[in-house]
Amino acid sequence: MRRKLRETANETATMRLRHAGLRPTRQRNELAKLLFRNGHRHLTAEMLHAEAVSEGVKVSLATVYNTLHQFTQAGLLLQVVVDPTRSYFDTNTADHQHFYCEDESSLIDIPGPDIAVAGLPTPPPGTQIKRVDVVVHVRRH
Amino acid sequence: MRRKLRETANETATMRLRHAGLRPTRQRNELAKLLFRNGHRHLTAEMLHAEAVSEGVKVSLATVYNTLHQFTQAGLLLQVVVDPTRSYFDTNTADHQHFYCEDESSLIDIPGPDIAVAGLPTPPPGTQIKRVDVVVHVRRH
DNA sequence: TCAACAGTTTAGAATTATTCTAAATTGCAG
DNA sequence: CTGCAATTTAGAATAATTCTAAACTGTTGA
Ligand SMILES: [Mn+2]
Ligand SMILES: [Mn+2]
Ligand SMILES: [Zn+2]
Ligand SMILES: [Zn+2]
Repeated sequence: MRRKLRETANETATMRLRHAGLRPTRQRNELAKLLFRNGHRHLTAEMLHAEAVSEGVKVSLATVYNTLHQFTQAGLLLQVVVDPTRSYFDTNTADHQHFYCEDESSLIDIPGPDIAVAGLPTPPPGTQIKRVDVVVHVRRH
Repeated sequence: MRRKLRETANETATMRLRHAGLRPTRQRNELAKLLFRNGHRHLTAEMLHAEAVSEGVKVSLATVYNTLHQFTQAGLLLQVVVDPTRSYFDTNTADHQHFYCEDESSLIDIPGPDIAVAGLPTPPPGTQIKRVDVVVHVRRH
């Protein structure tokens, strides 16, 4: 009950990884700590890599890409497609939607229950609905 | 009243371009004819370029990219972002949404009035809503 | 009719995000 | 500890897209 916060964060990250079936390596632990230490975030591989480097975490960009995809497959992250030039990853895996401001390339969450899509037609034959994504594009005025 | 269909198509394309404020060049005319000759389509620059080449239309890939963006700015096309690896252009500029089947990279229109998004929260301060995109991801089962 | 020039096209180089390769390193089961 | 599969990584490769700068063309006004 007197362990340092750092150790606790480490154990939390390790547990999260084990629970997701991922081997808790040094790099995955560090990246998980950066990703999940505070509220929800939307970030690109480059952004996370820059953050890691600036905080003294040694990890290659290739590993950041690998890790983001592994976390996504494991359900720890969600990939968001709104900008044709880059891929965002979202630490909020709950059902929710987004405002996207192209001017500043920023994503803002819209809580899932707030928004409702009605009148969905039957999906094409032989397919079933997997997810409904709503992106509300906004512009600075 | 006895002109060939080809001539009529040419005039239609030319008029469409003039009306959009674009100089009707040979390449723009040919691409407009390919794009708008039949029902609505969703296609990438590479796809349109391949189609042009296969039908004997001489145009460079760079021009296809330029033209697709110019047509989009002019309101003749809509850009659709669903796949992080490529950009689709949509000849349907009416208000509508999409089914996206990742397995086969195919987009299918959902007529605008069919679908309704309710409960949109107030957009972030200083911004106004520009467009609401709904993508229904489906999977082969 | 046509010269002039802005707008357009284009080949090829460049850029950018992302993925791949193959060799070195590391976590962990035994 | 050891052995080995899983992981990491530097750097090369790939793929979509954009840029550059030189050649070409549509339009216009004399
Ligand atoms: Mn892209
Ligand atoms: Mn890309
Ligand atoms: Zn989000
Ligand atoms: Zn469409």
